[in-house]
Amino acid sequence: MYGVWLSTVSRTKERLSRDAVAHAAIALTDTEGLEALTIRRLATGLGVTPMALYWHFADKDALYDGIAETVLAEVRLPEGGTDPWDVELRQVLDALLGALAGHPAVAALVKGRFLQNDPGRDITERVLALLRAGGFSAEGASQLGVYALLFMVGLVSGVPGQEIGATEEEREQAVRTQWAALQALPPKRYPCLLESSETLTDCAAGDKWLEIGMDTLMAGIRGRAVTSSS
Amino acid sequence: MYGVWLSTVSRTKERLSRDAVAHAAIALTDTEGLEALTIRRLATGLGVTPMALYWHFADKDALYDGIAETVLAEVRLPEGGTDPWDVELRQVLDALLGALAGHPAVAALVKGRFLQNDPGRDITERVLALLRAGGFSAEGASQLGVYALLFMVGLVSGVPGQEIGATEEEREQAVRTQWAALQALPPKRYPCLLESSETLTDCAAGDKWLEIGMDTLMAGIRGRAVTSSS
DNA sequence: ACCTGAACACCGTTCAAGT
DNA sequence: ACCTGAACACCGTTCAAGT
Repeated sequence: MYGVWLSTVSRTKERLSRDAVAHAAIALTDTEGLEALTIRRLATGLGVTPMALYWHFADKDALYDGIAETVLAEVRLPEGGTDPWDVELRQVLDALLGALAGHPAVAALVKGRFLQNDPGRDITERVLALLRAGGFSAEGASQLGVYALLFMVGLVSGVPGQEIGATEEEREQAVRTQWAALQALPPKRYPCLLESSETLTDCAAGDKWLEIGMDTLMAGIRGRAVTSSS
Repeated sequence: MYGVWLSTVSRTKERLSRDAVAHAAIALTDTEGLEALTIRRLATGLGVTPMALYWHFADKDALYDGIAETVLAEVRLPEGGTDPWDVELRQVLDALLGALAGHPAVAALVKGRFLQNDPGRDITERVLALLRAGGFSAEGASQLGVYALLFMVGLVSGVPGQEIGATEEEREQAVRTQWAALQALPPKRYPCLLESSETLTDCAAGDKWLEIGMDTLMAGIRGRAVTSSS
């Protein structure tokens, strides 16, 4: 009996690993926001001393690196090679957007780290290759590619009612407060803000925001492409 | 003599004001980065006790609000009323981009605060009105408008070689390191990354990045507009 | 009205030490 | 190899007090 309990306990918290820490950090950030991601809170949640984490990550920035890599590793890149470049590019960006949308609060960490880890480099390479196939120069492709990746991050982390609250309740309350504040504005000065107050404070259909943003980006990219048919 | 020195000192640090604190905070962030913006360091720089700042700002988030408002207040909106909607929209976004580009590290703070202060609301209202004039629905205009504002922030804060370093030396060193890391990648797997390694790590022509990003955004917006001529 | 001083809870991180 | 314990410097913030 005693032995059973012991082994149960020891199985519960077997051992720490880089990956386990990164996943726990993502879970913590998902539920409580980025400012709740603290070495000490993370360690407590893992049933371990704060200093234990320093064995797996040199410092907090290295933990951020690990988080970004873990999230980007979730992106399932499509096979490719059959569809036209712009269709395939959209598939790639959709895959990225899907992974980021699962962890909105983490997206900010991904921002500057696309070239810092293998999954990020794979995604970037793929985007660049597709833009090159679309007729862009090396420089043009890398600029447009970086814009596209940045825009994906901005979409999930910047959409109205996203960045605000920890819990769902807090978020909804913040949205209501924000909406009420807009309603109280002088209508002569802010006719458009008032007219769009719902859309601006919350996105009832969150997916729609992402989709329309994606459409706009793709329209911009296609608009800049040197198409042989024009 | 003694009196002169005293009066000089007392004139140097006359009194604190909300505005003075906000401007000092922006200056500190500009020169040393956002993570250097600390209540205590800010107070020390102002020759004052940390707690003195709490008279002018309820907490650090209120200071962030003040910073965002101050930066957005720098935006000089064009007169308007003469040019077509898309030309004028570009002027407005250019003015915003210009103000943000002056304080890249601060841009992140502006992100979720466009509706939290008067200058931000004025800019947003203007953008929405122009999109409405371009034929977009209330919902479509607010979505596109938010994307546009988000994209401006993303541009100045996400451009390669921007987010890295405090001092200029550190930044250049980080760019070199990053470039070397790309060079060391396997060329078979990452042909496009290698080909574009300079563009991806630094932007020799920083303004060009911003300009091309703006062009792409405008192309996307025009592409989604319901033009009567098509 | 505006600022100080002391105190509290929390943070990231180092370093020596345990197993 | 992996983790603990004690310690350090720094952080945001409260509260009572000064002028």
